[in-house]
Amino acid sequence: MSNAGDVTPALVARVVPNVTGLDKVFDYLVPEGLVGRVSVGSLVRVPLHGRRVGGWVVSLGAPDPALPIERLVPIAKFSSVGPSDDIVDLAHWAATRWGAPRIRPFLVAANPPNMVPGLPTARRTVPVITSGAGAVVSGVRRITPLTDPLPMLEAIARQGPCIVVHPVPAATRAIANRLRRLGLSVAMLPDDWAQAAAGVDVVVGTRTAVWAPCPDLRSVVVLDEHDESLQDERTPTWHARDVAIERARRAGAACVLVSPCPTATALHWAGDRLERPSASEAASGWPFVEIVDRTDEDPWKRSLLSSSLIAQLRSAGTRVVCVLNTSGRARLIACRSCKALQRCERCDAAVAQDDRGLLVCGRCATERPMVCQQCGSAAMAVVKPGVTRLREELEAAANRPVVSVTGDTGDLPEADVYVGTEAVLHRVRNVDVVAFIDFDAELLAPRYRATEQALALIVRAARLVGSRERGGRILVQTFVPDHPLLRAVQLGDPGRLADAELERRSMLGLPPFRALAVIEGAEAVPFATASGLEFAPTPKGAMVRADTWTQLGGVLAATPRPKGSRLRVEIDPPRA
DNA sequence: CGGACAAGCTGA
DNA sequence: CAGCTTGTCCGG
Repeated sequence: MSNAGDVTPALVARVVPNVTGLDKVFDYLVPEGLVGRVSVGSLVRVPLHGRRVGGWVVSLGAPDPALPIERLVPIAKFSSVGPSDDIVDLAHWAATRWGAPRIRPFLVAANPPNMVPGLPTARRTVPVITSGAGAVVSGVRRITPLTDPLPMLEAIARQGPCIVVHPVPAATRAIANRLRRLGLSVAMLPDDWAQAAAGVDVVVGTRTAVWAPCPDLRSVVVLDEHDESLQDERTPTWHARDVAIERARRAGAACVLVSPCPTATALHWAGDRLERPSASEAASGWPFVEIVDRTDEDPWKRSLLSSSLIAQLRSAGTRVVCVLNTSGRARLIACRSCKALQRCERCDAAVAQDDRGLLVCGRCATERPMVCQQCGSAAMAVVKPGVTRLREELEAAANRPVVSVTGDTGDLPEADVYVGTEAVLHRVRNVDVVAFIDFDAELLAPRYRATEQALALIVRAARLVGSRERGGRILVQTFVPDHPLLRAVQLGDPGRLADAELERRSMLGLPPFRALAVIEGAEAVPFATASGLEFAPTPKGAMVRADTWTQLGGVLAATPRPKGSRLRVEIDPPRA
């Protein structure tokens, strides 16, 4: 019991419990023993509804007058050092930006992988530069697909503590090892979280590393900024590039976005702070790109195998990867005798043929044997073939074994010719030729970022085959040989596309000029109507639009959700 | 999320 | 009406 004279005002912590589905903040008393130890971001255990749960302290202060202090219970335990207060603020910003009702998913991204009772000592080799001289400049650095980013990373790291984000885990390990060999101290996320929080020269990791602790942060570098795995595919669909830009801005640090094909979003952000490769770098940084014009083909016996492709397939010792983004045997089938396109008997959608030869509906998964519904004939023509069927054709044409690869293929048998969906580009190494069998399916896909995504595929292929001096070759089969993208990659200059793409996005009111979201679920249309935003119904719900991300996120968060509704709000959806 | 409690269904 | 399922509410 304390005397009247030495009463210290009660300190109250607002805590976000780390419990999925519990989107609320709760107030707790900070016991005297923990005052000074518990800070914003700390991980604590708190009693809640008869159990103990973990959570983050998101603010500290005086008691809420609306909540009588007698009803508060104390924090049970300090568990771990957590994200710093600036990261908690950043999480609040992200929750609005991506229309999330709470900050929990962002705190999860910022969390240490296991409990950190206290921090180790800092391991810095580079002095923290406080003056502006020699500072890293924010902007986009366009490099070639074959440029080694390491010298750039080292130069940036020599200017003060930095975070390096790369979308691919294996690449982050390689970068960390190489920077260590240069004498820099490196923390690899998520494992070295505590060391990162204590202080190192470089923090390296995949997209979650953009939430990593990094005292005295001077720059944030995002490598392969075009890569879609920088965006979380689950809601909230936050993107590491956008978090990097905002985090650097708040910290007064530089943000450097690096890519052979920077997105329109990155280029719009950078404005004239864009560095390009020199002409000589560009020349040696791209493979030879051969465009095969399919418009000359006889439309009645259209084959996917052009004579150029067959020449590559028959060239002994040449390792060839063929890409066709259609899995199974065939996407479209027609009856040979009555010409009827085969449809699902239940829902009428066009049916595909799977690897077993059965006709399967992509919409309702109904299966049936390969017999025409109109005339009963079993003779079918493949209108749009898939990887399984193409493999057989390639093998016949190549006269050597061809291995097919899709996303779920296990260990790959050794071969000189592979065929697969774009997943094959991540599975095979030491390739001489990548052939895009039906590149128009990517280039002309009904998604607003189709051009960007198609260019990213070319970049991926370029890295597999290497430079033209080394014999690297990309073969692109297309009906639109004059498409600006194809001209640009032939010249090794994707910059030629940028102005036109930005102009198109601006005209059509698409990101980065306006803000988009898709809303899915039964309640999507009433919700979109209630939001008051501009919207259009879609097969799965609605697409809404606003002038800025802040406005869009703010309105979506403020619009009451019909209770019990399973609404899925995707801000800046990757597949729109 | 997970517990508490209320309202609804079933069988005797 | 006990015994069970299903739904709604709420936590500091």
